[in-house]
Amino acid sequence: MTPNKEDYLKELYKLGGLDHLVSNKQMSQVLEVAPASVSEMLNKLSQEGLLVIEPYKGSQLTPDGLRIAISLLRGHRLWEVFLIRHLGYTWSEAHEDAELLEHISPSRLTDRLDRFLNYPEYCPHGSVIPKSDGQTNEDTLMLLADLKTGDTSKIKKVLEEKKFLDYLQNQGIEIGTQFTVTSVGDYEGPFTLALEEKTIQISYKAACQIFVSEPK
Amino acid sequence: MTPNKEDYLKELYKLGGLDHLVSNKQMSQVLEVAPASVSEMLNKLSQEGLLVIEPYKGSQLTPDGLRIAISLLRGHRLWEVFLIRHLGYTWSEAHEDAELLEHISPSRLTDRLDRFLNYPEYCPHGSVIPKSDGQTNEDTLMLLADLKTGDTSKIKKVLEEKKFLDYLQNQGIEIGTQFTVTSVGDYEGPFTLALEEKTIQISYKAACQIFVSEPK
DNA sequence: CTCCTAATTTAGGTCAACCTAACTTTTATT
DNA sequence: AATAAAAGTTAGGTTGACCTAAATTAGGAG
Repeated sequence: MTPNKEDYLKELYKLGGLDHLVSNKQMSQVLEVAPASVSEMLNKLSQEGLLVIEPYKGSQLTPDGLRIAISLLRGHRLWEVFLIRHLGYTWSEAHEDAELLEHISPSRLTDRLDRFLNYPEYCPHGSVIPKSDGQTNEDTLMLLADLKTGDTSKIKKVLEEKKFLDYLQNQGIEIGTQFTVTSVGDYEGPFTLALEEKTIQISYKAACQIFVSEPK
Repeated sequence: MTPNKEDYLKELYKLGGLDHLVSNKQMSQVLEVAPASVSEMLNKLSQEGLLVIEPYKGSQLTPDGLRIAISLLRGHRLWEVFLIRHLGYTWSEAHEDAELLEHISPSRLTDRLDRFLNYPEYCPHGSVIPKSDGQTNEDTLMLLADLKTGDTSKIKKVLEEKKFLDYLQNQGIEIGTQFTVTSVGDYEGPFTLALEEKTIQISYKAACQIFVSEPK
C-alpha cells in the first residue's frame, strides 16, 4: 500500500463512502490527475479487493478498502489535534501537514497518539475521529446554507480546504462558535451572522461548506 | 526531493560526513539495494549538486547535500524524543517510526516540535540533535570497547539498530548509566560491567557500538 | 429514437527507482 | 609486474504512477 493508493481510497471514501458510486471525473478532480490515470489506478485497487468498479458508472469501497480509508482519516484527524493543540498550528497549516503525516500512521503510532491526546472525539475542524476499531458515529448536522433569518445555531464542522480555512480563521469563526443569522441574501447571496462579539458576512458558497447544529 | 533520495543523502552523511569518500559498496549495504542502483542514484544526486563523485573511488556530500542530510537527522531525532517522551515508545520502536517520520519534516514542523519538546540537546540514543540552522557540535566520545578493566565511565550514545537496541534495553542499559569495567575478555571476548544495581556481560561487538565518556 | 456531448476506457509513451548480467577499473597477491 | 578478486559502471529490462490521444459508452435533447 503506497501513499498514492491510500489517497485514492481516502478520497473515494470522502466522496461516497458506502452510500453511492463515485465517478472517475470526481476522483480525477480531487486527486488532480488525468481521468485515464484514475481508471488505471482504480483497476489495480479493485484487483486488490479494495473497491468495486461498475464500468462507466463509478466505483465504491469494499469493507477492506473502507477499513484502510477510515484508518487514514483517523490518523489525519489525530495528527491535526496534535499539531493545533501542542505545536500552535493554524487550521490550514494543520490540515496541510496532516495530509503528509496521515500516511505515516501505523496503528501502533495512532493508538498511542490517541491516548496521549486523551482520546479526542473531534478533529479541530469538527469531524468525528474514528475509533481504533474503525467505528465512527457521524453526528447529523445541517448546512449553514439551509438556515433561515433569525435562526440561532453553533458552528459544528467545516470542510478542509486551505483557502477556505484561512478565510474562516480570519473571520474569527471557530468550532463551537454560536451565532444568529441576521440576514440571508437572495439568489445565493451572502449570509450575515451575528457572533458573540461582532457581525460578519460570508458568501453562500462558504455557507455550503459549514455544518451547524439544529437551530433553536 | 523524494524520500528515496533523502535516504541516500542521509546514509552518505552517516557513513562519511565531509571527512572522507564513501564507497558504493557501503551504500548498497546500508540501503539494501544493488550496487548498480547506487551508481545510478548517486549520478542523479550529483547532477543536482548534492554530492560529488570520484569515479570508482566513492562519493561525498556537497554543502547543499549536507544541509538536507542534517535536517533529516534533526527530524529523526526530534521525532524520537517525542515518541519516547510522550507516547511511551521503546528505543527500537522509536527508531523504526522515526525512520518514517523523518521524511515528513518541513522546518515549520520540526522547529515547532523542537520548541514543544523544549529544545532537547540529545536524542534518546544519545546523538546530538542538530539545531535549526544546521549547526551540530558533536561531543568527543570513546568506544566502550577501548576501555580497560577498572575504568569507570558513563554510557553516552548507542548505535541505532533494532536488534541491538532491544538487547540493550533488556539489559537495562540507558544513556547516562554509570558503570565500571570489571573484566575484559581476551581475543575480542565479552566485557563485564558493574552497573549501579547489577552486573552484566556484553559482547565485544556490542562494546564497539556503545560510546562512553572519558573514564576516570 | 437518434444523435451529440460528456465521461470513460484503451493504447502507447515517459520517468523514477529498482533489478540482473556483462563489462571495466582498481586493488591486492603472488 | 601479472593477474585474480573485488568493486564499480554500463546496458537493458521491470514496475508503478503518471501523461496525451484516440476509441468507446452512456445519457440527455431534440
